[in-house]
Amino acid sequence: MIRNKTTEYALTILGFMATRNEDMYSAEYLHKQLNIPRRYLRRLLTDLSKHGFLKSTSGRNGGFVFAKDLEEINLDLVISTLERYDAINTCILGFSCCIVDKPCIMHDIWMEARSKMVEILSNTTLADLKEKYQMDLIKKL
Amino acid sequence: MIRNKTTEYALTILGFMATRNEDMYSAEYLHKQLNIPRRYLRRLLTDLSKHGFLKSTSGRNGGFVFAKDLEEINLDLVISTLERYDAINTCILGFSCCIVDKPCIMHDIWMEARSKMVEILSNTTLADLKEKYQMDLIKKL
DNA sequence: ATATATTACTACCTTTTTGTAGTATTTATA
DNA sequence: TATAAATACTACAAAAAGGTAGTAATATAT
Ligand code: FES
Ligand code: FES
Repeated sequence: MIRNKTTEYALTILGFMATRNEDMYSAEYLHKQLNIPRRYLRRLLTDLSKHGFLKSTSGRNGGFVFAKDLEEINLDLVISTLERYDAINTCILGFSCCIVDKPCIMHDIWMEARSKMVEILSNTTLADLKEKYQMDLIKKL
Repeated sequence: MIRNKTTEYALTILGFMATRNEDMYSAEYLHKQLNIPRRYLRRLLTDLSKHGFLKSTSGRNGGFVFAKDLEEINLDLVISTLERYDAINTCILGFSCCIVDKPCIMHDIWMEARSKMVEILSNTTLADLKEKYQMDLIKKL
């Protein structure tokens, strides 16, 4: 699942950006909004650019925007890009080779729970988040 | 969820012990069976004793046995005892105060998936693992 | 042109997690 | 009683993750 803070930060950032309507997001602005440590945030942002999620422009008035359509970015993609280990496809009892090799006694029921997660994660795109956010805003009026 | 290798090791160990019928499990034996680094395993075993899952006897022929009934140990208990951070009750978008404070847009659907996991984890005791294991053995005959 | 506001790069520091080493203690058995 | 096979304790080492610092590069605005 989500093992690292970095992944969490990434989801925070992308989720935030997806639900607002700014033309451009500078690291400094995101830092103030999201309270993620400045320099670490910067690094993560260039990382997200290298991974093709964002597009950066240097210089004054520079910042970050999405490099692709929001429909193309689902949460599972973000997570699996940033997480070093695949915690989802890991045996819950800690035995190696879940799925491929012989399954452990928890395998079936655990798979059921996990596939529900994966389903949600891979079916939720940033565009969905945006839509949901705007709907929620309207409801509150 | 399961963030640390240590937690994974713990589940491996307890799951293994629960499904076999030895009178006593020495660190050396478990090391050979489970391939967990010797010294680290030892430490984890005394840790599991301190947490009340196991009971140790020193000296020759010593080793570890369960300190309570298998019915009393569910997987969620093991995980929450060993994990430093509560990864289950964490906002998936990385915002703070999931549950207590105002929920994010993913909250409801994410909760649904998580509660399924927690349900499975907390409803599965080591006794269940043992039963399942033995049933599986019979099926294979 | 110069100052300013931005990202990019590289190296380092700190904390947490994982793993190792040495020595002491306990206890059964020969 | 000596030996061997265990756990217990404490400190250290290595690796990974999280976070910081300095400086270079880029582009806009004045
Ligand atoms: S093998 Fe254990 S969960 Fe799949
Ligand atoms: S507040 Fe985000 S998942 Fe609960």
